Amino acid sequence: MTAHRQTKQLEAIRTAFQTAERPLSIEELHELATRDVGTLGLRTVYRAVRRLEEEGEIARVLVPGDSDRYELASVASKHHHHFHCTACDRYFDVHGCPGGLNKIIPNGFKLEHHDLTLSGLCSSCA
Amino acid sequence: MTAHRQTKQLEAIRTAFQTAERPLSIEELHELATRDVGTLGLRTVYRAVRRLEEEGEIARVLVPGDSDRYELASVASKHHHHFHCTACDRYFDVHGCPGGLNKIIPNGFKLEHHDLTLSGLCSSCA
DNA sequence: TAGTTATTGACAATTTATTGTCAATAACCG
DNA sequence: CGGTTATTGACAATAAATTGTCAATAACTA
Repeated sequence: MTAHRQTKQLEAIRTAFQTAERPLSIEELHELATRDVGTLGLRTVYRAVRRLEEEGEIARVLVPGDSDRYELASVASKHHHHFHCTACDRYFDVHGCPGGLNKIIPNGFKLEHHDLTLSGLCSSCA
Repeated sequence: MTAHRQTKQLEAIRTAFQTAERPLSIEELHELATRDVGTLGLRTVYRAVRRLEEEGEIARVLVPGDSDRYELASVASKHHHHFHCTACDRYFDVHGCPGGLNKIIPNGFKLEHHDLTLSGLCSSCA
């Protein structure tokens, strides 16, 4: 059968998500997982991300003016937002959400979702 | 001297911003301004946008997972947010802003800016 | 109005991100 | 262990957005 093999490459990528605890770009994933594998090719990261996304293990995070990030689906499923550090260029999870958004939309509009991206300096860079 | 010539192409692009009253993509600009000029080339739109941006007449709007938009600097300078209609794919201005964002950021982080993108259906599509 | 030159637009070229290909490798199964 | 085949990674190829080029045009100036 077409089973899934347990490779050290995919393991390293999964580990990167687990330990980083923040949304990761393809490049970040490559860099982080390379610490475990060393020979990890960028092509493999692209394949793994696509697969993990299709299987619902990770979810794509869209951020303004920056390449897509990915985070664990278990994290993504809980409503939250993101903080972008303009110094180290990393994204962090922000749990908490300003409410009352229905009050600010124009008349006749139907609000369904919202994305909030905070930015500034993370604790390491501040 | 290197003055600026008043061309109908640039005029059409300026008019598009004035009448649309919402952030426009390069493609949208091309489409809207083409109604005035007809022969307007995409190359000209790229050039005009770059120049208007450099001269501070328009400002780039970064939106999550979508190509950049541009809006009049006079609009951009007033703090506001955007609404994305998932049906017609247009962006609209939202005046108003949820406050209290400092309360939700992690400890030690320094909040400087924030971007809020609401999404759903605009009044035309709802 | 005639001359100068900024602007335009067709087309080619570039850039960057992502995917296709395929031989070598390594994970899994009996 | 040995065979099967999913996976990997080097490399080429593609796709899409943006920019370079340059002859033709159109705005401006004297």
